[in-house]
Amino acid sequence: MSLESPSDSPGDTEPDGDKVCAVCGDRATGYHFHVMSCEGCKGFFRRSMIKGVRFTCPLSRRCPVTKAKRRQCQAWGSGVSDHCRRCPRSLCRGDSGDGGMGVAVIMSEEALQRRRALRGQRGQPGGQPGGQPGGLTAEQQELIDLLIAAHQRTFDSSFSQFTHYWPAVRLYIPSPPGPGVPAGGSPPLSPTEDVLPDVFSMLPHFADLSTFMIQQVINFAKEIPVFRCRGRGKRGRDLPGATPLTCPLLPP
Amino acid sequence: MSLESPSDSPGDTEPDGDKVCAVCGDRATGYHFHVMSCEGCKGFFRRSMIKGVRFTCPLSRRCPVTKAKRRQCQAWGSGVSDHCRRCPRSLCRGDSGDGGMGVAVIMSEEALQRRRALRGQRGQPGGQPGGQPGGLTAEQQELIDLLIAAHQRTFDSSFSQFTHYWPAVRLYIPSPPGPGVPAGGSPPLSPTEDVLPDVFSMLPHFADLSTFMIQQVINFAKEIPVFRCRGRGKRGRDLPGATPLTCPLLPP
DNA sequence: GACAGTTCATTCAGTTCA
DNA sequence: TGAACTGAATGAACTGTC
Ligand SMILES: [Zn+2]
Ligand SMILES: [Zn+2]
Ligand SMILES: [Zn+2]
Ligand SMILES: [Zn+2]
Repeated sequence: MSLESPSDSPGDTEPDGDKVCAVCGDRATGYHFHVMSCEGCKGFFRRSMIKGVRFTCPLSRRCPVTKAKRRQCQAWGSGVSDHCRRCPRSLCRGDSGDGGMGVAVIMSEEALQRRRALRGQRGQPGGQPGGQPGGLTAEQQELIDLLIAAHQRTFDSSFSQFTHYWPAVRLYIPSPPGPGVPAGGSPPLSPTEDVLPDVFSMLPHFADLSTFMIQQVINFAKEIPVFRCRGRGKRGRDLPGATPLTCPLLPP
Repeated sequence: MSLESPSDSPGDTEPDGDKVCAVCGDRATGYHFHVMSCEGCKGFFRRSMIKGVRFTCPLSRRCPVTKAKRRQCQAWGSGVSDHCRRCPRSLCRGDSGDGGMGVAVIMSEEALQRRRALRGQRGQPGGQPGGQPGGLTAEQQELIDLLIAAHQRTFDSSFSQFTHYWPAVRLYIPSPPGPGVPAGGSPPLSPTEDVLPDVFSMLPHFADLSTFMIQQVINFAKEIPVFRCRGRGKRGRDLPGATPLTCPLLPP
């Protein structure tokens, strides 16, 4: 506001002057879950993570989100139990991946329990560090929770995304001569064999499909902190040596 | 931004003092379905939506509505089961699209079922977030409900509107010889070409007809939140950047 | 100071019932 | 029909840790 003189020393002459929520455009209060965001989006995101909500919206990342209507998704309406902010730029990790808030930075419920218990009686005498009920250490339990959460958030259990990958032409595969049920899904559109499109002509389609599936795996991996590559972290405070982390994509 | 009277300072001399229902002028209790409205109008509107009533009134949006006679429509009389409030400013979304009380803000019946069931047994052990009965996610079920509702509200199942589009002259089309209906795209316009009245003279008629049908499709689309272009939202709070939304008409 | 989590007043859906 | 209610979601303000 006050300073616009060209010779201004420069902390960060970000065009917006102040911090702006990358999700809804409101005034941001800092980085929350790796994303510059406002209090509202911060709260919304943690609540969503706790509930295990998946962020998918028909509009993908084209659903506009503003402060005024960040809670009325154009695609889903507002009365619906899920509001918008589920598709937009950062919050919604969507399909392509400029990984936004989507990552499991949230403390697990178990971790919170432990912390709360700890807070209750601080200087306890016999503080057993590793004494866990199930025989697992805290770290192990943490990792398990993490993996399960990542799976639930990224696995398209209804396979609805696959519908984008129908082949342009159906490939007719002759049913095995046995008593197999013909009911399957294939309508009897062409018993004539030579009508078949060349198998090779479908290779591009398979390429698309496998690309998609690989992306799915990557999305899963991105939910796991270990695999997160922070790209160019905006925060100057990131350890200099660790900043340009190589991103170990997938272990063979 | 309520400052216009220079020296006026008194407690809030807001003309209406408190919130006012944009529909009937009664005291409003907040935004309901996107419209500042009173408890009465709120209830009326939800009930109407549930019953699937379409808001059209001979007086269009010129039927005056006040608290006193908000339920006695000038056009429909008062003894009639439907009262007014079906045409006025906001409540009636009418045909033009300045989205009033918001169409799809209502929770679908299925969504309610789900919520009620959820409320019944809260602390269930295996709280599966994505576990849906039919294998559909909440979003998918929501979308289906949405589409069905939109169809039912806009589809002219009696085709009564088509009566406006009778051709001035009937075109005689000889029935095709074979049993198969050439449903494809090309009508059999070859057989006896010269007997027919000039096809071209009917083009204007077809133009009108197809225009009408396209309008029908658009009406359907407008019921779907994704396709709704909000025009100029009444609420000044809309962020300026998002106001002139492009309206993605229909995907191919 | 930055950023996790926590609290709680407020808003606005749906629900009840005279 | 509508006043009064229940309850989920929200977000500003807060506490606590590093
Ligand atoms: Zn935000
Ligand atoms: Zn959306
Ligand atoms: Zn009213
Ligand atoms: Zn009327």
